[in-house]
Amino acid sequence: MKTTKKYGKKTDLALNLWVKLSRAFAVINKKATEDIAKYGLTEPQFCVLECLGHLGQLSIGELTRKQLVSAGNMTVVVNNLEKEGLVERSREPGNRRVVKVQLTAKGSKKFDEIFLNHAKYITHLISVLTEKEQSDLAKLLKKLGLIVQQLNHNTK
Amino acid sequence: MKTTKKYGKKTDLALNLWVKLSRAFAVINKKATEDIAKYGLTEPQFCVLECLGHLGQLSIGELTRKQLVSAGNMTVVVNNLEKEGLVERSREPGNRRVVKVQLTAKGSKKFDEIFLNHAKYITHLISVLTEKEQSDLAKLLKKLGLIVQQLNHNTK
DNA sequence: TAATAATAATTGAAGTTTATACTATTCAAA
DNA sequence: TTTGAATAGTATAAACTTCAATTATTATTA
Repeated sequence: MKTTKKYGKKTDLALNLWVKLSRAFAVINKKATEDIAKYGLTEPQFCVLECLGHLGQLSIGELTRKQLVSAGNMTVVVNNLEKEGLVERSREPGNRRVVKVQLTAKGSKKFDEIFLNHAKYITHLISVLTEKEQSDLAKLLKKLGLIVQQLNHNTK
Repeated sequence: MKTTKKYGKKTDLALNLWVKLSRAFAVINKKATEDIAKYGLTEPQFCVLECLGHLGQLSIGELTRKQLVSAGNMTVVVNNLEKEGLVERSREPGNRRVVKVQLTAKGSKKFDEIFLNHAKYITHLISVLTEKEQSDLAKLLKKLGLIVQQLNHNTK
């Protein structure tokens, strides 16, 4: 195990955490994406189905905010889901700028078929940690994510 | 705070961790990518420069394994860095299938200019956690990443 | 009310990403 | 030693991703 201090203790500690966080995410995300691919979906497509399946009708803007993604990107992903007949668009009556997206019957069926299986698969992966480790880890990650998100964009 | 048990305790615990992990990664990665963009680089381009800057000459294959990325992808990223004159390719004399990639003088200069500043920025973000929290978190993430990576691909 | 600004989504260009297929080189074995 | 398998990297197609520019709609304000 490398313990060399290269940039000072504080920096090394933080960089090490960032490396471990990136790595853990990448490893699990890769397997999760492979699992989703078995159902004929890409990972971002699955995320949209999951959002709509759990929360119902959402606008493009709401989807982008939930997934930290650009609007242009969401338009493309929704286009591809629409081609497959899994979701459909409709204009909001009160504000015609807004496009609402919702599952079709086919999309709803697909969501039901996939979600539980995928959840079991993720649970299987994560269960390499004890329940206490899982809740400790989740607590720390929640704190990290929330505070960093609130940091001022322009603070360097 | 939602505490509804929807899919059973074990599954809810694991899914919650996966959500928090994805979120924390996404939030920090977004800011890190924005920081890197200030230097005229994309995030994967920066990763390649960082690897080469710290480890010296590496093959395409070594780079893909370090970054959990496909070889086709690495070819493209290295192509783009080569266009900018930041890296250069050379064939390995002993095994002419292997392409070694290394920083040019320009790339090395860029690496020196960028890395410390970016490291300071990441440290600034991560420092919303105490040092103890950082080391606890890093330890758990390391365990999670390592064990999941070793899981058999075909185990479902 | 008419001009201007703000908001929501889309489009287009450039880059990233994967999977698959392909080329070149090396290794293994009949 | 020649055939066949394995390895390293590249080319291609389809999808994702961002940013910047554009269109349509709504809100503001002079």
